[in-house]
Amino acid sequence: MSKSESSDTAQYAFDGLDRVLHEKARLGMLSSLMANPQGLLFNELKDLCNLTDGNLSRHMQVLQDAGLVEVWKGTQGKRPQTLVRMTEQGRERFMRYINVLEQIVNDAIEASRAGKQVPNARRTGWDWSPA
Amino acid sequence: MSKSESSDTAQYAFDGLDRVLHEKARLGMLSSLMANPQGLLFNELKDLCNLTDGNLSRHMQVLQDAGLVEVWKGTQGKRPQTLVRMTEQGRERFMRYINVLEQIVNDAIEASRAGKQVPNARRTGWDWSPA
DNA sequence: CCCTGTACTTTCCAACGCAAAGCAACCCGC
DNA sequence: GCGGGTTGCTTTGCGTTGGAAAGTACAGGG
Repeated sequence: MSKSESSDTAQYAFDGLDRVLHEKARLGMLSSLMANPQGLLFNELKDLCNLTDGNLSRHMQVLQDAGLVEVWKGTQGKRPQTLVRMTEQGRERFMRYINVLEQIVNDAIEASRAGKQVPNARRTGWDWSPA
Repeated sequence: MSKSESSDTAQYAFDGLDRVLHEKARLGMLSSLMANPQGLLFNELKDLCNLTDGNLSRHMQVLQDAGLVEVWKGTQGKRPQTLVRMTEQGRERFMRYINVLEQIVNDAIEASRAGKQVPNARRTGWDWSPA
């Protein structure tokens, strides 16, 4: 079996793509919270991200455990309400992630521009067959 | 349980984030292949994305089944070699995905600029306690 | 009282990613 | 010419995860 020479040659390994952040639902939540730094209520967030209750609850916990958001349990009268906000660390990590995304996007656009018309050439001196 | 009003209010649902594409390893593979439209050999791709053999094999199949890449089995002398290329559909879907990413990135940068200094204000008329 | 609604939490299961093991063909030394 | 190593992948097995559904808790309303 072959060895991996780490990121020396691996320019497309995308090490910066943090698993916790790189996830549809969570990315949506964090984006919402970045746009609403004062925090969002459980149901506001749920609607913004189009998540089910259970789903949101689950992902919220993940983000909280990771220290990316802070969760406040509150009441008005006696109705419980949960408020979520980004932490400072959350902001930082999110922006770091976004920077990686930006890089990927730029590279992709660059690549797609560069490789517009590709010849049908496979490698010569080989016999290829599909699939 | 609450209903989801679809994407009317759900501006952060990120429906465009195709699951097949939105995945570290696969995103890396596709980026590599976009940058090398003539195709890449199994091991070239493996090194570029810093993947193990098994891993690459698995993800390649997923991408192939999704119609995003085409796979050519070939030989030189008698050594087998696998060549992978983007399909036209692959290119399209990838760029669509990248456009969504771009949007997310721009929104995030915008949001982070806008919400620089946030007051510590929670919602008034409530009693909050952490976690 | 009970029943409906709100506000979440927990449970369960299928799908997925990843590492390790497996397989097949070739090449080399002796 | 046949064992052992190498190359080039594939397959298997397992631990983790995301998501739907079910569950809990409490608060009005009839």
